Amino acid sequence: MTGPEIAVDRSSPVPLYFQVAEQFAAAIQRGELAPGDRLDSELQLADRLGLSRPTVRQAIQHLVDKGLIVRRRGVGTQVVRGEVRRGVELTSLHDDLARAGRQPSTSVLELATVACPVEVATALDVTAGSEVQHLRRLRFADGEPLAVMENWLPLHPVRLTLDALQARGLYAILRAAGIRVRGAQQRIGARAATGAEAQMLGERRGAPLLTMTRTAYDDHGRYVEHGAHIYRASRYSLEVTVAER
Amino acid sequence: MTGPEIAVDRSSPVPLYFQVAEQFAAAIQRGELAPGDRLDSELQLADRLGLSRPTVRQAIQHLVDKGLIVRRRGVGTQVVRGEVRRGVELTSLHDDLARAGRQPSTSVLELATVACPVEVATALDVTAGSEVQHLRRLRFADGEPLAVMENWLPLHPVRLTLDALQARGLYAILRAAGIRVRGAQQRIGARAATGAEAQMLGERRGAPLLTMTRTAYDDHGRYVEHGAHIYRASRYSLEVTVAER
DNA sequence: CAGTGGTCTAGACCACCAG
DNA sequence: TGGTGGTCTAGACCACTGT
Repeated sequence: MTGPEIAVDRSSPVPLYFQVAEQFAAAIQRGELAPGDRLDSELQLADRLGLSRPTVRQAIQHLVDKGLIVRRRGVGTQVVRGEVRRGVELTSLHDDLARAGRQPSTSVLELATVACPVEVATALDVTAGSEVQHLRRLRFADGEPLAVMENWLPLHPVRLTLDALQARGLYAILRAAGIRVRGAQQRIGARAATGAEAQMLGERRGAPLLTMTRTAYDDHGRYVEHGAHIYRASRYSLEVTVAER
Repeated sequence: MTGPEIAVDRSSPVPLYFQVAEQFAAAIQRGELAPGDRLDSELQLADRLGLSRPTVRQAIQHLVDKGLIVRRRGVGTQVVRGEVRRGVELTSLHDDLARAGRQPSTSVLELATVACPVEVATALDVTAGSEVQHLRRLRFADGEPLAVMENWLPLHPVRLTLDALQARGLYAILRAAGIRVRGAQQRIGARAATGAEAQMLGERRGAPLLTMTRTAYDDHGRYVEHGAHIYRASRYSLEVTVAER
C-alpha cells in the first residue's frame, strides 16, 4: 500500500502538516481513497514524504478532527467516508449560500446604535443599557426570503454601513476590519412564526421556523457579536459533524 | 502570574496532557480563571509542571478545541469564558437528560428486523433491502413526552432488547457491546407536527418540531447507527460550540 | 527588542491488536 | 510477536506581537 501521491513544498509558507492533510482530504473526496481504505502507517508516511513522524501525525490528526478518518491503535488508519459535507462552521450565511451556488442578497431593516437589552448584555458580557450596534436584516437566496437575522455588536472600531451590509455579509466586514472570529457558542431550536415574521418570510402564521442564537468571540476572547436568527424551516437546515479526538 | 495550582501524577494511567487540561478546565469553571485572564506561557508551564513543552502544548490545544481559551502568537493565551455549556457531542438523549438532573424514561414503540429502506441504506452504506434492526421509541423527561426517535442499525453482534432499551439508552448499549462510537454527521432542521406525532408528544397538530438525523460511525469507520428524531421544540434545543484551531 | 505561540525534528517507551 | 497508534521528551528555528 502506497496511497495517493503526496508532494510537499518546503519553500511554501503553508505548513507542511497542512499541505499533507489537504492532499489526503482531496484524495478522499476524489474517491481515490474509498471508505474503509487503509492509509499508510505514520512511519511509512514519514519515510515516504521525508517528514518527521510528529509532523505526519499532526496532519492525520487534522483529518480525524474533521471526521474524515478513524484511527485504532495496533491496527491502523482508515477512511470513514468519501462525501464531505460542510458542517456548522464560522461562516456567514452569505458565504454559505455563495458556496452552494445560490445568489445571496440582503435587505437591511434596521441599523442603529441602541441601549443593550439585558439578555444580549449577558451574552456579550457588557453592562446592560450600554451602547451597542443593532441590526436586523432580511436575507434572500435567489430572490426568495430565507431568514431574518438580528445582531448586536459592542462598539468596535467597525463602522457598519448599509452599503457594506448589503454587499458582503457581517463576517466579511468584521474580517476586513481585522477582527478574527475564532469561535462561537450556538443554540439551535425551533418555534412557530408570528404573523409579522410569516409575512416577511412568505410563510403562513404558525409555520415552523428554525432558530439559532449565536455568540461569537475573537482572537482576544472578547465577544464581538450576538445574533438571534430565524430561518424558514422549509428552505434551510444545518449540518454538524462531530468527531472525538 | 502563576495561575491555578496544577499537579500531575506520573503514576496515573491518565495521560499527562489530559490531567493538565482537565485541571485548567476545572479552574476556569470554578471561576478561578476569569474570562480575559492570561495563562502562563508554554515555557513557564512546562517549567512549573516539570513537563516538556509539546506535552503542555497538547494540553492547551485541547482547551482551544473545546472553545475555552484563545491563543495569539506573540501575545499569549487567554480565557474566553467561564461558563461551559455542553455542546452537541456523542451522547445519547438518555445521558443528556440524566446529566441535567431530569428523569429519562422510554417507551419502545417498535423493535424488529426489517428490510432496509433506500434512504437509510444510503446513509448506512449498506445495500437497500438488506436486513437491519429498526426501533422507534417515545422518550420522556420527568414523565412528559419529549421526543420520538427512530433508529436503524446494521446487523451487529448487538442484541437489542426491550428491557435494555427502556433502562439504558441506545448508546450505552452499544458501548457495553464493545462498539465505540467515534463520530457522527448530523442534520438539524424543523417542521410541523403531523396529527399522529402531535398526539404522541402532547402537542397540537402543526406544532413546530425540531428534527435531527444522525449517522454515527465507530472505531472501524463503519456506520453503526442511523437515526431520525423529532423533538418538541417547546421543550428542547441543541447547543453547538465551534472553535477554530 | 524580548517574549509569545506555530512549526518541525529525531529520537524514545508504551498499550494495544492481529496474525 | 511485530506493527500500529498514543504519549512524551529535548531540543530547534521562525513569525508575529507589543513596547
